[in-house]
Amino acid sequence: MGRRPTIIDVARLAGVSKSTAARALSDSPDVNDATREKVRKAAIASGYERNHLAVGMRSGRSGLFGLVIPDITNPFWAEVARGAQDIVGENGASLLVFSSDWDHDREASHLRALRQARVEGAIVNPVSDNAEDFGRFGVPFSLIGSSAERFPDTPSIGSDIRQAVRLGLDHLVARGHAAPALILGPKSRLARARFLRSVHEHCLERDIDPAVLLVEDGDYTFEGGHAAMQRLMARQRSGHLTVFCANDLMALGAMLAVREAGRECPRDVSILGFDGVPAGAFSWPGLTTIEKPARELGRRAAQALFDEIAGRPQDGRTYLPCRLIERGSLADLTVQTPLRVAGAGRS
Amino acid sequence: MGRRPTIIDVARLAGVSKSTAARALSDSPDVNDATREKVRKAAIASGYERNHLAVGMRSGRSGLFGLVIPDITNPFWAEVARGAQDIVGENGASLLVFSSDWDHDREASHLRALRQARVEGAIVNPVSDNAEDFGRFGVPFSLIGSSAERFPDTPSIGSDIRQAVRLGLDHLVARGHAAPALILGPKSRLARARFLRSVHEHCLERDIDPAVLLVEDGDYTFEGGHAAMQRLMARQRSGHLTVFCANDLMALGAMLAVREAGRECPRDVSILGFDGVPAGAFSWPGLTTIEKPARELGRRAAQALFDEIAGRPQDGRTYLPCRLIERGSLADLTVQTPLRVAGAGRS
DNA sequence: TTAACTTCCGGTAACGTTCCCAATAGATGC
DNA sequence: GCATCTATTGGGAACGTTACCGGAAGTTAA
Repeated sequence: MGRRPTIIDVARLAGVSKSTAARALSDSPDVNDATREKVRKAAIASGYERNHLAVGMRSGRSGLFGLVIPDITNPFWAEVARGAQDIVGENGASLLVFSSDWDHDREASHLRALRQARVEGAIVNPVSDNAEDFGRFGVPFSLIGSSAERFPDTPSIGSDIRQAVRLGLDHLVARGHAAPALILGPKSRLARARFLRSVHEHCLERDIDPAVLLVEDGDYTFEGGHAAMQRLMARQRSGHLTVFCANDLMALGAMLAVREAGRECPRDVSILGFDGVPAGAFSWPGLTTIEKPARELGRRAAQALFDEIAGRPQDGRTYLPCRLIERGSLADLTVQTPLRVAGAGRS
Repeated sequence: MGRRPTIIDVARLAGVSKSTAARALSDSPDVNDATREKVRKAAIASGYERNHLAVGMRSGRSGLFGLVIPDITNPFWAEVARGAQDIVGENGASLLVFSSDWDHDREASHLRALRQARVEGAIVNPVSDNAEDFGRFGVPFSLIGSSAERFPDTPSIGSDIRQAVRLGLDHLVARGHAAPALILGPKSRLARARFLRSVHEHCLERDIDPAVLLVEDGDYTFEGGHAAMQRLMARQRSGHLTVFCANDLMALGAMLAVREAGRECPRDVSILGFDGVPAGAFSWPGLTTIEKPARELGRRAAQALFDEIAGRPQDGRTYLPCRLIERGSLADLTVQTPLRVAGAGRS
């Protein structure tokens, strides 16, 4: 009674063999139209629903995909997850979601769970450079993020950091800013090096000596940005301070530090973020930032995975362009400030 | 070669039958210690990993659970998802995550996917009052949120809205505020009625006529809150305006409207939010709000599900208490404002 | 010494599906 | 009329695992 109906029940109800019932329900051409209709009716009448476990066993295709990200609670990763979810769903499959918390062991354990669940493929943002783990992963996968460089043979999707940094620096230059101070992520993270390298490159192109840049390390958290900004203000006490933060959370923390110090953004301090989290729109002033196409990242990573599994040609590494969102945390230094005007006696 | 090793490979390698191998790996007591060790070695050597699809087929336990929420991108639901994920993971299972986007059809389709994947149980925040869908769901489930009232027989977890509203109103009274204006959710949502009812109850207890309250409808979005606040300010042009918003996003939108109108929070307008989203900490002023225990909600919903499946006694409906977070969007009207002091000539 | 019991192991069936092969019936061609 | 072909169907095996049952030893008790 409590048992779920199987295809055998459907077959019996329709008065055919289970083979025929299976064919009818899987749109095989080798079945009479009348029979097919009879089976369909029986399936609906009995409340039959295909058992994906059995299908997976027999066909090797579980209808399951995996996503391993640092933390679903982080709005950036939530967007990525949503994008992946959408594409996986469109293909009639389901997504297993895991949070690794940047923990190597946890990641390894999640990967094992994915293998045991016999997922058809996985999308992963690797915690660190654990190339060997993925070498023997045994499941098709695509990568998201900076560490993808380590795996030249697998499809990977990331933001175009170089383009993003250029966008930011161009904007700063256009607004009359000198070389910005930087608040970076921790040295342990690959993204940090990549970001810094891009800044250096673009400084050289603009004849700025990278050695001039003030640099502080954060840890990608609000508190980390707050503390880094305090150190930065202690190092440079006069003049307009321009700060380029490696992510939005640190930028928002920095903004709070500015206010606490009795200084004002953007009058005394300009802040440029990186990520495009929604919270940046709610701060005051709104955070000017460079938005990563998070949802699209998730969609493309999922799509790349399907392409790879289907044997369709791959793009290899793909970098998606970022977008500048102007809000209000950047001063326009090309116009004279009221103070200067007064000082210049131009009133 | 590319084939994943099965328990038969392990058995062959260990020189035992597959029955013995299975027993050894599932910690059955009916196996010699030496044999067990031999099998374990063979399993590791061959890189064997249990096929959960096959286990699920045979035992009826898929090791899969489902979560259906409105939108993983919403920070509140992301926290819920994380809580559920943690508990499910602790029990050695994996979580399938779906976003329904408040769409009835999408929800139904996700529920079907869960059934077909043969999940052992599901955690759902139902889109609306679709009792019949769940009556015939056929899978153990627990519910999150306001609509849970419709299902007295299933375990359900929610925030204690009454307690939360009392907390908020008590705080307002303590700060010298009169009855607050309200920005609510859309009439279509059950949560709206529940929130409003709680406010009315508490007003009556405090001898405030609920009919006095200014009420505006939002749609739980930033833009909705922004628009609602504009209407509110148009309706009450003088005096201190106190607003209790039914969620944080609307509260943040309201805050922007205040600033755009040239008024200042908390000097001219006080805003109290409801949710406890992280963005509330980044606004200026910080949003004073009532925090729902989102992650704990997810944890408890998952735990309730495991309890139900295991046949352990259930609490039925559970309401978790909320917590007031004071930040800075509420004026303290019990102290004289500088303006009044000046007016009273007390200087 | 034999019976009963314990310990350990192997064989087989079953979970629900799909795929392959054979079989039937009717249609077509000569 | 017979061979061949096509359309449609049924039977059985297989996917990898676990549960059940029976059997072969060794152990204990009478």
